[in-house]
Amino acid sequence: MESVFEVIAEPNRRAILSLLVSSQQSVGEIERQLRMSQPTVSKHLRVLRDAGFVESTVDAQRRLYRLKPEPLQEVDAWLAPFRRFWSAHVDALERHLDRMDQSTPTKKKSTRRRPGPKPRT
Amino acid sequence: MESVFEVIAEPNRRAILSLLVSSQQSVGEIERQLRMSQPTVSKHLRVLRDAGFVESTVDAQRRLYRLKPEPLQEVDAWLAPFRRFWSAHVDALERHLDRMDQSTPTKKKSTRRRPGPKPRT
DNA sequence: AGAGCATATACGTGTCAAGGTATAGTCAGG
DNA sequence: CCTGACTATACCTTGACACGTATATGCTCT
Repeated sequence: MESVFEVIAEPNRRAILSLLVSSQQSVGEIERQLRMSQPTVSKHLRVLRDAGFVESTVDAQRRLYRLKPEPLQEVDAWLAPFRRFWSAHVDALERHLDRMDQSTPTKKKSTRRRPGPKPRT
Repeated sequence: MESVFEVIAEPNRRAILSLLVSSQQSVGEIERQLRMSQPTVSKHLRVLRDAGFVESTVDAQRRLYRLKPEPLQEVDAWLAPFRRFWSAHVDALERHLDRMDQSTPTKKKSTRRRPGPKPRT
């Protein structure tokens, strides 16, 4: 299974993670809320556990699964360079629109309302 | 291919995206830098294009591929609830360490240096 | 027009992962 | 101890995808 990206590629696994973000859950609870078969849930949890997305504690016959942050933080870190990329794009768009505002002397019929140019970063 | 998560599950596709974050590239340039076969590059670019990760402009026989922000922003958005989760965890850890600092009167040999407790959010 | 470069696509193949069914292990309570 | 609830695992089948090889398409320049 290798990478965190392959792990979160599976929709059911993302659903499980989204469930666990609110609070820890037992296998049976996940099974019922997500309408998946028990073996399927267990197998996905196995993958998530091996990849460090979740950990489990024992409560009698149940196992309570809870979220662990590290792998998703890894995804977040991978995203960082792209965030810089797209915020640069938004800035470029804003500068463009600002120039259009200047060179379009009150000819608008639908009023475009935006904040002024951002301070230099 | 469906979801953005499946698209970025593939390591070569992530490599292509990382390449494109600096500037647009032709297929041949990608091929050489990533040491992939030309059909492989083209096929991955097809997937990326269909999913909206990239767009291409024609430059004579070449096609220049450039990044588009939306799909990665979608990933970023999916991550949001989990960010709240793990920042809560970090806060809890910090409060815990702060309490330990108080109740451990100068017994450390390796100096732990951290900023003070965060202001209320 | 023809040669050559750059890119896209078709087809066949191997691999792997996801789900179902069946079964095994484990714990609590009578 | 035996039963029933809860969870994990084994085995099998199926489908999807990634890659390689071969080929098609399109553009430039002479």
